[in-house]
Amino acid sequence: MPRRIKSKHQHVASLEAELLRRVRAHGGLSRVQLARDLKLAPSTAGIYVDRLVREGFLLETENAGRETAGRPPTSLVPNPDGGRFIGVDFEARNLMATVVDFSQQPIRQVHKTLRPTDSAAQILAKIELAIDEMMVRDSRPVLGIGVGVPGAIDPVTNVAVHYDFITGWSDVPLGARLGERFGVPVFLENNIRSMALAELWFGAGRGLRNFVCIGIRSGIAAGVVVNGQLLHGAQHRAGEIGHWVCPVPAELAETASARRNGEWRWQAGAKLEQVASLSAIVAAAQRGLERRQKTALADVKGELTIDNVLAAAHDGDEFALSLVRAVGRVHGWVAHQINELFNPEKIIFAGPLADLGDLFLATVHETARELGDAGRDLVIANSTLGQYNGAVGAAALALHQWKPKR
Amino acid sequence: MPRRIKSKHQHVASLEAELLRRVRAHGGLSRVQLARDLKLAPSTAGIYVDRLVREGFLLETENAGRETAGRPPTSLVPNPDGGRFIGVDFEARNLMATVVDFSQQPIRQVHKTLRPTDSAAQILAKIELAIDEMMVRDSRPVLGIGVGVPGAIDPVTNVAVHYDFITGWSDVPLGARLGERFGVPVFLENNIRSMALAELWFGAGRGLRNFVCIGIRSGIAAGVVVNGQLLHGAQHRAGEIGHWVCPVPAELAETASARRNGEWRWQAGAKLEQVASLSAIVAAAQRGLERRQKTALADVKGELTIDNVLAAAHDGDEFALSLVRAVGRVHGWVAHQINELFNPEKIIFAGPLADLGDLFLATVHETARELGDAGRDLVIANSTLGQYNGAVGAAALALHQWKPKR
DNA sequence: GGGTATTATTTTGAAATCGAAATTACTGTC
DNA sequence: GACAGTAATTTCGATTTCAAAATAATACCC
Repeated sequence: MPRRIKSKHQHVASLEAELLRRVRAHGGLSRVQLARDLKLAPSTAGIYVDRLVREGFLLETENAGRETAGRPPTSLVPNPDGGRFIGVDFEARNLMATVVDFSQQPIRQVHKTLRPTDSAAQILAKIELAIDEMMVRDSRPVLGIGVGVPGAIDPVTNVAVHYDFITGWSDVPLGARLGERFGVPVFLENNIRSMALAELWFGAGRGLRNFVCIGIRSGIAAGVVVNGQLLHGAQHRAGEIGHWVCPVPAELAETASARRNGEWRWQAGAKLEQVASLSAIVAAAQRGLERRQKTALADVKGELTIDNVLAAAHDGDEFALSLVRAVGRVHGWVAHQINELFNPEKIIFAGPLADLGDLFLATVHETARELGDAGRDLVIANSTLGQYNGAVGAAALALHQWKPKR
Repeated sequence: MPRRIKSKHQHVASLEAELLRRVRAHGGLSRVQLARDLKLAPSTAGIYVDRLVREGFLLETENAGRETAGRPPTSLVPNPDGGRFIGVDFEARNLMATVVDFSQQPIRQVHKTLRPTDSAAQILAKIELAIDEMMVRDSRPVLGIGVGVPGAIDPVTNVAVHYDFITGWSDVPLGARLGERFGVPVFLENNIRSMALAELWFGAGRGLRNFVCIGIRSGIAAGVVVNGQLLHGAQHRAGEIGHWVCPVPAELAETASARRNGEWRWQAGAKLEQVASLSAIVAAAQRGLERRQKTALADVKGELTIDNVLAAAHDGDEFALSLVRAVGRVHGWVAHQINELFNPEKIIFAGPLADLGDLFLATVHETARELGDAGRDLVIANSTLGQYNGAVGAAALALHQWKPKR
C-alpha cells in the first residue's frame, strides 16, 4: 500500500509566503507589526520570521533615527538575493519579458515583436527564447515563471484555453511545457488580469482592496480586484467587457447616417471592442481620411498606425483629438457603469491611451461625472507603469504564488 | 490597568458556526464528510460536532437503508429547537417579516403596508411592531434578528446610511436601536443583497459560488455573489445598476419622436431605473392610455398599478405584453453586460416580473443570446422564492452570522 | 547616571489542531 | 456464524499556534 504523500506543513509554507508578501508590499515591517497585520500571536510571527531570516529570504535592517520611546523594532526587508522570478506578457503583436529579484526589483527586460502570421508553435518558441535570455546564471536561481496570456486560461491545469488572434492557439499546455523545459513552477494568468496585479502590487492600486483596471489595447478587458483578490468568474472569463454592447458617439460611427448628428446612438450589437479599442480608433481615422477629413494624418506614409493617431492627437491635430475624445466619452460611460456596479475605490486605465495622460483621462472623467450623481466617490486614474506593466505583473504573480519548500 | 477582554477561543466559535452552516446547507452530512469539506482532521471535526450535539444545536439521525460496505456514517441535521431567528425586509411600500427555526424553516410570516408619507420614525415603529409579533415566547429563544434595508447601509456600525424614498431616512442607528430593544444581535444588509443571500442559501443560487441576483421592484439593483461571498464594494454601494445608463426601446421612450421607429435608442442620461423598473412600466402604460392605446388597461378604475399591467399581460393583452417584452429586452441587455463582466454561473431575476415566469424571461434570454457570442455559458433564471424572499434572506443572514457563545 | 515609561521580542505553558493508528459498525462471502 | 473488506469515528501523541508573562532595548526625565 503506497503511503499517501502529502506535505506535512502546508500551512507553514503558506504562512511564510504570506509574510513574504507583506514584507514586499510594505518593506521595513517588524515582527510585531506583521503579527498585528496577520492577526498572529507575536511569538508565532517571531518563529516564522526567524526561520525566513535564517534561510536567507529576509534581511534584518537597521532602522534610522526614530523618536518614539520603547525598544526599537527590527525592520525586515526581502533579501534581493533570495531568488529571481521571470515574467512574460504577450498578445497578438508584442511580447515583453522581465526578470525581477526577490524584492521585486526589475533586473532586465526584453521586448519581441510577434507577426500576425506567427503560429502557436512559433510563438511558443519565442516565449521560450525570451525566457532563456532572462535565465542568467548568476547569484540566486530562478524560482518561478509567470506568464500573462491573452484570452482564456485555466489557472488550475495551467492550460491556455483559447485566443482568437493567434492561429491554433487552443488548449496549449503552456504551464506543463515551460515547467518541463525550465524546471521551475510556472503560473499562468490572463494578461489584463496580470496588469491588474501589477497595479495592485506596485501601481495605482497599491494599498487598495477594491479596484478595476481597464486595459485598452487591440482588445478591451477589465481586471477586477475585490477584497484584494482578482476576480476570475465561473469559467475564468470575467472581465470581458470588450463584448459589452455600448453607445456609439457620432465620431466613431461607421455609416454616414449615424454620423449625422452629435447625439450618441445605440446600435444593436455595437461592441465596445469595435467602438473604442486601439484598432477601432485606427479604423475610424482611416474612414476619416477616405472622406478627406482635414488632418495631419493625411501626410502619413504607408499603413496608418495607432502611434500615428496618438502622436497627432498629442501634437494638437483636431481630427485626431476628436477621435481620442470620442473614445474617452465611451470609456467615461464604461467607468460609470463599472462604478455603479462594483463601487470600487478606483478605476485605472492602462494601455497607450493611458500613456497620453490627461488628454484622454479628462474626457473620461468628465463623462463619468455627468452620468453619475455628480460622480460621487468616483476616482479614475491612468496607469503609470508603462508597457512592461503586464510582464512585471506576471513576474509578481509567480513571486506571490511561490512558497518556500518545507 | 484593565485586563484586555478578548474571547479566548474565537476560532472555535467560528469553526462551530461554519459547521452549522454546512449542515444547514446540506443536511445529513457526517463528521467525516464535514472534515473533508472543511479540510479538517476527522478527529477535529468529531470534537466540535460532539460539542454541538451536546449543546443541542445538532441532532444525530438514523440514516435509512444504505448499501455500501463499512461503518455507516452518523448523519447530522440542525436541531430545529436550537433557536429562532427573525428576518425583516422592507422598502418604500411594503414590509415583510418572518421567523425561521434553527434549521431555517419558516414558522410564521407577516406583511405590513407602508405609506409613502410615513416618516422614518413611523417606519421604525412598524419594524419594531412586526418583530414583536414574531417574538413568540415558546420553545427556544430568538437568537438574532436580520434586517434587509433599502438603500445604503454600513454593516460595520450597523447604521442605515440613506434611502431616497423615505423621508428622513439618514444615518438611522437601526442595529443599536433594535439590539437594545430586543436584547439580541442584529445584522443589517441591503435588501437586494439579502435577496441574493436567500437565493444563495435556498433558492436558485443554491450550491453556486458565482452568481448575480437582479431585483426589479420600485428600483433596480443587483446582489453579486463571488466565491460564495456577497460583494459589497468600497462604500458598500456595489450593485446599484439602477443608475446604469442604458438603451431605451421605442415602447418605453418618453417622447413621441423617440417612439417613431423600432430601433433602440441611446439617450444621454436614461437610467435603467427610469426605463425598466416597475414604476417605469406603470409610467409607460399611463402614457399609452393618454394617447388612447387600445388595451384592456383602459377599463381599470382608479390609479393604474403595476399589478394591473402584469395581470393584463398575463391575460394576453397586447399592449401590456409589448411593455413587458420591451422591459425584457432591456434586462436581456443587462444580463449580457453582467455575464461578460462577471462570468457568473447564473443570473437570477427576482421581483414581480420574475413571478410572471417565462412571459418575462423568454425575452430576456432571447435578447441576451442575440447580444452574446451565441450566448455561450449564459444561464438565466427567475427566482422562485416569492415575495418573502428578502425577509427569509435577512433571517438567514442573522442565522449565518450568529455564533454559539463560548 | 539612575529611575520610569514604553514598545519589541522571547520565553513559557496551554489550547487547538493535526496525522496516524486503533477501534467500531457495518456488508458481503463462504 | 466466523471472517475478510470497508468506511466512519475515536484515541493518542505530536505539532502548530496562542496568550500571558518575562525580558530587552530604547527615550525621557530628574
